[in-house]
Amino acid sequence: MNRIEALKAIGALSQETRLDIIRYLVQCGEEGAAAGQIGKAVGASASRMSFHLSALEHAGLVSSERQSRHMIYQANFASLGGLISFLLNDCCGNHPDIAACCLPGENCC
Amino acid sequence: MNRIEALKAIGALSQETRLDIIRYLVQCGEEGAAAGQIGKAVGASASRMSFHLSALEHAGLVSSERQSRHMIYQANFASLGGLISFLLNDCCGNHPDIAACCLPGENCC
DNA sequence: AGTATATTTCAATATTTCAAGAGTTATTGA
DNA sequence: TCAATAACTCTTGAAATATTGAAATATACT
Repeated sequence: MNRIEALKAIGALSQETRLDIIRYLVQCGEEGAAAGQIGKAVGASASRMSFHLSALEHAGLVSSERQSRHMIYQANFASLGGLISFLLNDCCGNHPDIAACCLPGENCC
Repeated sequence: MNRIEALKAIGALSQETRLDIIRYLVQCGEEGAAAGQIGKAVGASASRMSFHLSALEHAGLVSSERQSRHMIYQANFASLGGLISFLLNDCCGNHPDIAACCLPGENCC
């Protein structure tokens, strides 16, 4: 992930509802969840969901797939990993104080 | 770092000039850099620098200190680490596909 | 004191983003 | 075909954010 893509992804995450959507979708794993189901989980109206899911999809953080009349959204784990990797490596230059947080089992910060 | 603090930090990073400022300040390391010097590095006017540096400081991502007539800004490595840790652990639930990016020496995404 | 440098503050404008509601399309089942 | 459901699009007005240039503040040097 490069600087431009990262900026898009960060911009998409910088909103409460959208951050909650991602947190929920990550919990849902590979199966994903329908737009309406996500809306209930995060407490947002249908039109807001459409707006925010579209923003997340545009930023590459979620993907969607129609299943009969439901739109199933899934977190894009590769993009999320790419974003974290960008922050850790490209942005933060693998600074030891920062990278220490991400060693397996660590949660230093 | 909790969800609210993370949201502030992500919001602060979700802007081109501010992301560039952080990238530059991380390179500068512990020494930090003066506002004017950062402004030259990222190509922004003095008043824009003041505005954006203030936003970053408010979000806890940089700290500042006066040295004679210069204001020296430093990246806050603990906060940056905390943000990455939040994204990795709290937000993304340490999902294996995501965490794999952060193993030492890995850059899978 | 007077001048130059570094940074911040302020006010005006432009742009972007958000939330809510009305209307639209697509799908299912009676 | 008709009604119900699920999701999307479009529009509106409000709120937040970014940019610019001018003025103000703080510090250093002579």
